[in-house]
Amino acid sequence: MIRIHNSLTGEKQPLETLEPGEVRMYVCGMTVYDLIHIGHARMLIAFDVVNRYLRHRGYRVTYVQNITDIDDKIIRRAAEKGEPIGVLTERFIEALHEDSAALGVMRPDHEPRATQYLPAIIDMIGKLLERGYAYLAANGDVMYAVAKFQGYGRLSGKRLADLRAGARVEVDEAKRDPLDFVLWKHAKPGEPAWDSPWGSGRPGWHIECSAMSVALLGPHFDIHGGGLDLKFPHHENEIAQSCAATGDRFAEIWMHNGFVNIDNEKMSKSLGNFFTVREVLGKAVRHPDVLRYFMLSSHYRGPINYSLEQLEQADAALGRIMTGLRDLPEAAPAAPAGSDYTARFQEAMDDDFNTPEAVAVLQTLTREINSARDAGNAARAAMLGALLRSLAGVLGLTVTPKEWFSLGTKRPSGSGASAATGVALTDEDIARRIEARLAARKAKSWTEADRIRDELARAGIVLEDKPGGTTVWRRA
RNA sequence: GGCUAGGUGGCAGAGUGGUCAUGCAGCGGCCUGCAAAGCCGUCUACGCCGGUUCGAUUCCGACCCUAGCCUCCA
Repeated sequence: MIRIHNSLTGEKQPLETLEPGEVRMYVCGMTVYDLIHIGHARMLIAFDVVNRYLRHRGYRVTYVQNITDIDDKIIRRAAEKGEPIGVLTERFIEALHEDSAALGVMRPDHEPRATQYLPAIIDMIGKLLERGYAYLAANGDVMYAVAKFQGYGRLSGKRLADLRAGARVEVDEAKRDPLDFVLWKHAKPGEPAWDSPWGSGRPGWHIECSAMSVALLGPHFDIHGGGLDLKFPHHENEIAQSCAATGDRFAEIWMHNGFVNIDNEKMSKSLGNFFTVREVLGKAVRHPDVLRYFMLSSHYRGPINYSLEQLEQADAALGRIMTGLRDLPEAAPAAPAGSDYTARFQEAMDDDFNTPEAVAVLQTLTREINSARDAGNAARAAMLGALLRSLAGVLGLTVTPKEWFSLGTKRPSGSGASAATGVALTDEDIARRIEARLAARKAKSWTEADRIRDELARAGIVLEDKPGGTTVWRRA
């Protein structure tokens, strides 16, 4: 039984799907006006793991992640760049797909774009007006009347009075209540606009998600997710809109992932202290799975502090698993179902996707493999190796030892392989030196043998002498 | 100010009313020509003060501290 922490109740609840064996999940995706940063990566990876694990547990999952391709920031950015809006968004959608793929994130089943769902959006706004939850403001905008909706504030644990007291924004004249928010913005000169019964204009941000999720998943579905910062007001507003428009329950479970911090401070575009996925993948890690392992090492709901040191620890930890898997047969015998490890892994993941615990199972399994190999039990090592590979795969960790050891650590600090390598050694160069060293060792010329080993070490190549008199190498 | 999460060993980070997280780093040992990798062992951990309890890091209360939200944001 899978239990999931529901932000709506603050408690873990069993996943009782609306349709047997089927999970419908909507996650708020990106506004495409820039490259994605590692905060986005955390969200993508967190819900990718949810997606993968639910499928692993036999559910049919419909995963929807929207793309906001019309919004103030997009319009502003396009104007700055002197680029048509459609060209800008297309460019960053492509970048989003590239970065997601690089991160090993499975594509959602649907990626609705706001601009493709105008009829659904307009339809929902119409319903809200009909039912008295919205009004046409003096300035031509359509606003949502928050006070009309019973239960506003339930998700974020806020009371209307507190919100009004805390409202620091200058009160918009057009609003009847400072908490009211825009459903439809009337067209301004030079901005993209669509026709509607309330004149030409464009949709507000919150209504996009309500309309797209209901259009694709229906008025009542299983899971709605997103970053913690969307809890209020975005998700609160979505609930108010969707429930009011459809009269149904909307999402049953709300999931929120925690932030990526830099120096214990939230990383965000507005603070300017962010790292893009591209720069991290390109410079800070030898393989994207290092970043994934780092994310998996802490629970998705908590904060995570990003630093090069943390990445290095993740590299070392994942490297340990790779070392354990090394030299095991690729086509391994099927692992017996229901082993202790499988049970522990499933127990951890069933408990609100406890990936740190699941990763600990992977590490324990690694030690068992090493012990079996040390004891000369190759069959057991191979069998456990197959199990380890399959469990790691469920978490989306798919790098193979072969790839891993051919890559080598990226150490931006400079002391490591990439900095040390003046000349790139080919595999043949390395093999030739290893031959020479083996000959020297045979002749017990330890000085010469060690000289060759040191030389290779300076080029970032680490040698390991195996019991049978053979030597293998890897990049540090 | 209101609301919400947290404070675990050198670092990161799970978890539990009374035996083990896990990884990195350190130390000792085995293995090795020496290493590397691996294995075994090891290191006064649970913010502070009370309370409940035979027993609390784990439950309850107060306090201190940190982060987030209350304004666009994964």
